[in-house]
Amino acid sequence: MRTLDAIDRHILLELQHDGRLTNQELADRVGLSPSPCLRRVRALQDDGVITGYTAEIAAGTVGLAITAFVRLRLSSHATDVVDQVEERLRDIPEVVEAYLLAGDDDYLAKVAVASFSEYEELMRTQLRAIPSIAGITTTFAFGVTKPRSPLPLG
Amino acid sequence: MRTLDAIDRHILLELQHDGRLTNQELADRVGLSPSPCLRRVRALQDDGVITGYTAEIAAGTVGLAITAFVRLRLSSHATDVVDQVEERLRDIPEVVEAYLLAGDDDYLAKVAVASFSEYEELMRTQLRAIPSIAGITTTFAFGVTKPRSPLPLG
DNA sequence: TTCGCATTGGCATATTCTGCCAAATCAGCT
DNA sequence: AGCTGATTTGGCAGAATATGCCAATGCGAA
Repeated sequence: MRTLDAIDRHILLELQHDGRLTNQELADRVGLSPSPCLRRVRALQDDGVITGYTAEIAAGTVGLAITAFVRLRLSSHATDVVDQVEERLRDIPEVVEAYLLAGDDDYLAKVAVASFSEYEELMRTQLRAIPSIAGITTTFAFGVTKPRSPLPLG
Repeated sequence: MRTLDAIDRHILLELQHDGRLTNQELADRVGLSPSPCLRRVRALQDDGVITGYTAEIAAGTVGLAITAFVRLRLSSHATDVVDQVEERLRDIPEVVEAYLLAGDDDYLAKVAVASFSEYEELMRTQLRAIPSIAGITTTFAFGVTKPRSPLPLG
């Protein structure tokens, strides 16, 4: 965990809003010339603060009409079981994000599919097929209330 | 919802992996020359398929050690109440994502904070302060099992 | 003040972007 | 098949950007 000054935080804010800003424009916005600005961005990347850049896709526009949140409970927490479950989650393309949880459920997975029948199919053939799964709770999302937003960096 | 051909899907895949690819490199990867490649990317943006580009930040490296998932229940679903709740969620910087849900809970919010005490403070002063909130269920994440991954585009 | 270290700004070259036009591709029709 | 019109492509050239290098600047410690 790295100490960020005000300019670093400003850079991170701008790049979270628009990851394709040119270095020149970014430099203008944070009040640096392009050269030191580029060095700071590189340093943030090298230090693992910026882990990558992605295009945001509106799932609905590409036929992925259903977003579901799935909570999984395991019947065993042996190391090899846990490893295998996590590997399965990573290998299912429809699982677009997953977290290990504290509490009654063990995992929270975010799933994107085209239709309910596709979700049912996924459930039957992929999720329930994971060894040592003791329970699955699905919650469907009607919509996005707040889209992915920049991290609160003070 | 737009019809995507194989090249469009390839473009979306590449840009989800690296949103800062140069147009030249992207064109190489999808097997086009830069000119039509750029036109396709522009079209995907104009059609609302690509909604933006963001830098991914490792929350832990900038002091945000705690990720929490918060499920909210409302005591009223009157239009103005709902609007106000959603506005509040959008205005809280620590809420980095939120969804309207089907089922027992009304909203799922993802929260990023530096510490448990900061979470407690947020809970007391921001979340419980939202009018018509009937219940709050917090689940903390121990870690990321699968990081945000490209959408399954066939 | 003076030294030493980290950071900055400017410059020059290499790379990339991007609008325009002609060539190629493709679907539909006879 | 062959023709036609619409769409898509590739290449080119001027403009914009990226990026390595070096001297100058700022800042803290002694």
